[in-house]
Parts: sequence; C-alpha cells; structure tokens
Amino acid sequence: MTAPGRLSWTDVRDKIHSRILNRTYAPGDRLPRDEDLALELGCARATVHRAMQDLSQSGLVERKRKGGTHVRAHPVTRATFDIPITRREVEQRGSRYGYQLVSHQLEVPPPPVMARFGIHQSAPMLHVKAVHLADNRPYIYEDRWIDAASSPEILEIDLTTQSANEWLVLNKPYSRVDVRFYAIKAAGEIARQLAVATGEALLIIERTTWIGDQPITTVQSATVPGYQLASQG
Amino acid sequence: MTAPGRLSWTDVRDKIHSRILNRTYAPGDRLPRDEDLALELGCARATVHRAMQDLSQSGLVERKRKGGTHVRAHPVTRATFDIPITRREVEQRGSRYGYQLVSHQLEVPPPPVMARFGIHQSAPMLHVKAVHLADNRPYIYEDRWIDAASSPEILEIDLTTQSANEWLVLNKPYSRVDVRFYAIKAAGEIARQLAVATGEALLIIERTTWIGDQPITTVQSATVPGYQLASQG
DNA sequence: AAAATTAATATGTAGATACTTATTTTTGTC
DNA sequence: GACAAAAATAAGTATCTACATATTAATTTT
Repeated sequence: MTAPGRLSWTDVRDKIHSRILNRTYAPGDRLPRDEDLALELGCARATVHRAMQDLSQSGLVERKRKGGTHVRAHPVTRATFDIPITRREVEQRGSRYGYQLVSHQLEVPPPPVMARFGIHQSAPMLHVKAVHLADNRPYIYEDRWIDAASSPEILEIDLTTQSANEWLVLNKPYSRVDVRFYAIKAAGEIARQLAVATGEALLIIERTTWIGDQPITTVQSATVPGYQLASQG
Repeated sequence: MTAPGRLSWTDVRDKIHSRILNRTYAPGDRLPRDEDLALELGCARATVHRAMQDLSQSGLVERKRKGGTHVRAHPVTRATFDIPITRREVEQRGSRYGYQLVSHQLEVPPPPVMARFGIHQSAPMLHVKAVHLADNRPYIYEDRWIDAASSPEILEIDLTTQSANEWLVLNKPYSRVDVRFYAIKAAGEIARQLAVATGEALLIIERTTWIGDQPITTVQSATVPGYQLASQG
C-alpha cells in the first residue's frame, strides 16, 4: 500500500488490532501513548493517531485526552447499515419498481408520532401512506408524516407520481437521523396493503429526520415477510 | 473549538455540509478540489481533507482520486448500531440480569448455518442454546454455533455459569462481523423459551463473526416482543 | 480510427513541527 | 485533611512539505 519499509496507518492499525486480538492489550488495558507506539513501530505520531482514530471509530478502543487510550472493557458489536431509497433498492435487486400512493392529507399527528420527533405539540402535518412495489408485488408499505413547516414545497408535489421518500431524500437532506428496528404482527391496513395474512411477522424500519432541531419527516416502513437488512462491509 | 479566527476541520465539515443542505452543491455535483476549498475558506488542505474524510464516512459524499469529490447522487441513510453484551444491556436498563443454559452439544451444523459462515462443510461445532433474563423474565433467546477449531478453549468453559456470549466477546475478538435483522413468528422452542404465545412477532438479530477467514461463532438472538434496536448518535 | 503510451490531476498518505485542550496529578495553602 | 491553584500529560488540531497512487485526459503510434 505504501513505499516498502514504511508503515502505513492501516499497517499500524492492524498491528494494534492484532495485539488486542492476542491480548497483549486486554479489555480495560491502557495502551502506550501514541508517541511511544510511534517510536516503537518506527513511524510518525500522526500515523499512530490516524490508526487510533480508526480503531476508536470502530468501537475497539476509547481515547481521552490525558487519559490515554484504553481497550474497551465492555466491547460492543458495532455495525453500519445503509438504507437506500426504496426504488434503488428494488432496482438493484433486479426487479421492476412500482409505487402507489394510498392516501395523503393534512392532519395533526397523534402523540406517538410527535414523540418520535421529540415534540409535544404540532401544527398539522402531511400524512402520506404509500406502497412500494417490486415486480408488481407489494414490497414496503410506508406510513409517513412530513412537517409542512419545514418542507412547504412538499404540498405542491404530485405524490401520485413521485414518492415522498424519493423527493425528500433528494431535496431535504437532514442533519440528524434516528433509525430503529422492531417487529410487529401484520394487521389492519398494513396487512391489507402488503397483501399478507394477518399475523405475519414483519420487520419495521422507523426513521425520523431533523434539520437542526426542526422535524422533517418520520416514516414507519413495514417490510414484506422475509425481508432482511444486512450490515455493510 | 480552536483558536479564534482559525477554522477547525469540524467547522469546514459543517460549512460544506450546509452547502449540501442548501444545494449549493446538489446531489451528483462535483465539489471544488480540496486545495481550492482550502484557499477559499482560508485553511490548509489537510484540514479540508479531514473534513471530507468525515463527510465521506457518513455517506454524504464520494471521493475518488483524480475523479474528485461528488455529492452522492443516490443518498442513503447510514446508521450505526451498537450491540452490547446482553448482560450489560439488561443491567443498563436497570434490570437484574440472569442467564440460563438450555443445552449444549457438539454437532455438525446444518447447511443454513454453514451458509452463514460461507462454508460448505464443517467439523462438528459446539451448539449452545441459552436464555438471557431481565428481572427473571426471558429477554433474549440465543441459538449459537461456535467453531471448536478456532475456539477450543470454549469446550473447557462451564457454560452453565458463564454465558458463551460474554466469554466469546471478552476472549475472542473478531476481525469481521456480519449483522442482519429480520422478523419471525414465535414458534416451537423459541416461543417456549421466551414464554411467549406462538405467532408473536419477534425481532431477530443474527450475528456471525470471523477472525480472518476462520469462523468463530454465529448466533441467532430472538428478542422478546416489543424489543427495539435504536441507532447511535 | 483504434490502441497504446504518456502526461496531467485530485485525492491519499507519511512525516515534521508547533500549539491547543481536556484531564489528571501534584503541589501549596488554609 | 480538605480544597484550590498550578504543573504535567496525552490526545487533538492545524500547517507545511513531499511523495504516492489511481484515474482521467491527451498524445502519439500503429
């Protein structure tokens, strides 16, 4: 990866990682300071710093000024998930994408929806229900609330032809997002729109986004039975 | 965050981020080269580089040598999840943790389990089933396979008192992990061990770990109804 | 015109230096 | 001994310089 004989930061990272694996540095242990490691390994402190930054990001070590670097005493499994636009997800599976608007109207969101945004009262929001199709079969049913205050343009969009999902993601980048997963039994409108039997187990992806402190949208996406979400790399 | 008048890399990141938000740089657009941005903003190229690295990591932009930096044309929602040791998770909820071994024996894993590891044949592995309790009530039922070849020590551990979950996470750090989520209907042993009605919808967390290319363990954790998994920060 | 070579370019990496900041430890004072 | 002030420390940040590397663009050759 680099000129021979010279350590790249990935080399350093892997070296330290393997020392954690073989318990040279055990959970809870304090690692040598960056400078000493640099000296020992024969590289610049900046290189160790870069390596540590990566290890820290992946949750293997914890760093604190003056406190030094410690191997996490209570390791966690850290995984990253990419949730693409539904149309793209369907197309990349090699299926034909379809979209169907179910309903949309201005409504005051009920308390559970306000709670997702972390607010206690709200003006009416745009409430949109829609189905995403893969090869003409229901794939994801989404129940979405859009804050008309932060996205007044959405009221002008023809939601029968363009999904709110896509419009928002292209036109309303967020600065903060909360994602959560859970499972529910298919029932009522969800079962009907996904065309599955009542009682089926469905994975729910719930996403709420803000720009600064201002709510943008919250969506509950009910996936078709058997849907799996896998971590990245 | 830094000496006044001098831009920190987070300042630069936020500045560029806000330009993406306000569509100065729209999806698909190419951003100015680092050097020009540095010149414009009055900082060093390294500072812009650090900012870009962060934006790239969070999935907002894509960078390529010579190709330059582009705002992602197909934005994804990227979220990070931390999955702690179950004992710690229970304790941090303020509940009392309990653990019960259900069974453990050496078995040749069935094809679906081998598939998780990406292998087609295997020596017998240690098959462990156990229940994690919160305040004496079932919380997570785990069905785990441990490669005895990579973790021979596990055969010596008394699994009735120490959970395989905990032993592995403290003694067998992995170099690669695959995590996936899906939903199933409670049935058979899972329903029985979690003490829930058949047909309940359960969130499944499936984790498989390797060290290098060598399998360590794969676990299917069935969570109690209502369980939610939320993204970090 | 097609293919192969060469040049140009933007990001990536490594190193050195100097300074900043959060935090702990030490020291000094009451 | 308790508490506050000062010193020490280790990571964090910013800049500069020099080169590496992957890609695209331009040029030459066939």
